Amino acid sequence: MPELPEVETIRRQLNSQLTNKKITGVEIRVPKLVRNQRSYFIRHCTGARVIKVNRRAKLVLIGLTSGYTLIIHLKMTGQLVFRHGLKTIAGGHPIGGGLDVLPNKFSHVIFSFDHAGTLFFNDIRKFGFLKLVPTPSLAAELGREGYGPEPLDRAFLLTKFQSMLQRKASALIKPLLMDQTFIAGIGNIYATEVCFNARILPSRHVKTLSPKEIKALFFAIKKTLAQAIAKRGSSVDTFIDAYGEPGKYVPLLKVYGRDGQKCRRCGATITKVNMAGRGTAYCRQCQK
DNA sequence: TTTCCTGTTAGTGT
DNA sequence: AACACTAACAGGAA
Repeated sequence: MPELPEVETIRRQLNSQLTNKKITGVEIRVPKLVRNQRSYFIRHCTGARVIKVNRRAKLVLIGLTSGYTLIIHLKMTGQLVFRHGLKTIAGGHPIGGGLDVLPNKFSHVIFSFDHAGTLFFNDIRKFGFLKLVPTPSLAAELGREGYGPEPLDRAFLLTKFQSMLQRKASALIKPLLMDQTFIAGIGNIYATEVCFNARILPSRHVKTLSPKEIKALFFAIKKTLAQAIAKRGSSVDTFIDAYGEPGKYVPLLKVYGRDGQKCRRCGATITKVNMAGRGTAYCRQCQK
């Protein structure tokens, strides 16, 4: 599911809603999604207040006054929905068919806040997870994943990207963009779109990219992700933001999910192939 | 009905 | 080491 723009959208909205609120109860309906012992998880969440909601790669990080940080990964279909009274503030993968009622059969973990709302972790496919770690261990915990740089970090510069690519000469550019140890937060939708926006075929080997093309890729990464965040992400099939609304980036998608349709730029028919096990769309006219 | 596809990423095997 | 493939799970589309 959610890639960097969607997770960042959820982070911002949850941060504004949850900060300083106190967790008064935790209900774990599907224990396997919580990567801690139930008693440990409940003990260190209950009574704690939210300090801040952060993000690294596609992870939501909720810092608590108990000295612990709650790590949440939504994977393909996870959703974080916050409801306070009649106002719903959600994020993740929307569910139709009357399942907008909360909790529903996909609500696997539920946090109650002191007279201040309820946070639901919903996940149709149960791929996502929650894990509570002592905040001093957070850096080490994230370090184990070996994440690459945050693409929107000011410290992520063209020179850095160039040197990173030098070490991956034989890789294919599109799967490489999705490699979380290379660069963090880009998934199938945005890797596909970045290639289009840079006018580069997703199947190009890194070693064949000219300096000009590398520059185009670099700026396509920055621009594509920033615009998607500005639109509060993409709702392909299902994503909804922290206010229960679909993201507004879908109309800006150039090739993802548009195979067989006409290229918005040149009118050619969009092609779709399988690369490294993932659907990959491109315009053979615009991308070289 | 059956088969294939899906926004992710561990884990296994070559 | 790099790459291919599968599994985890559920639902929608064809």
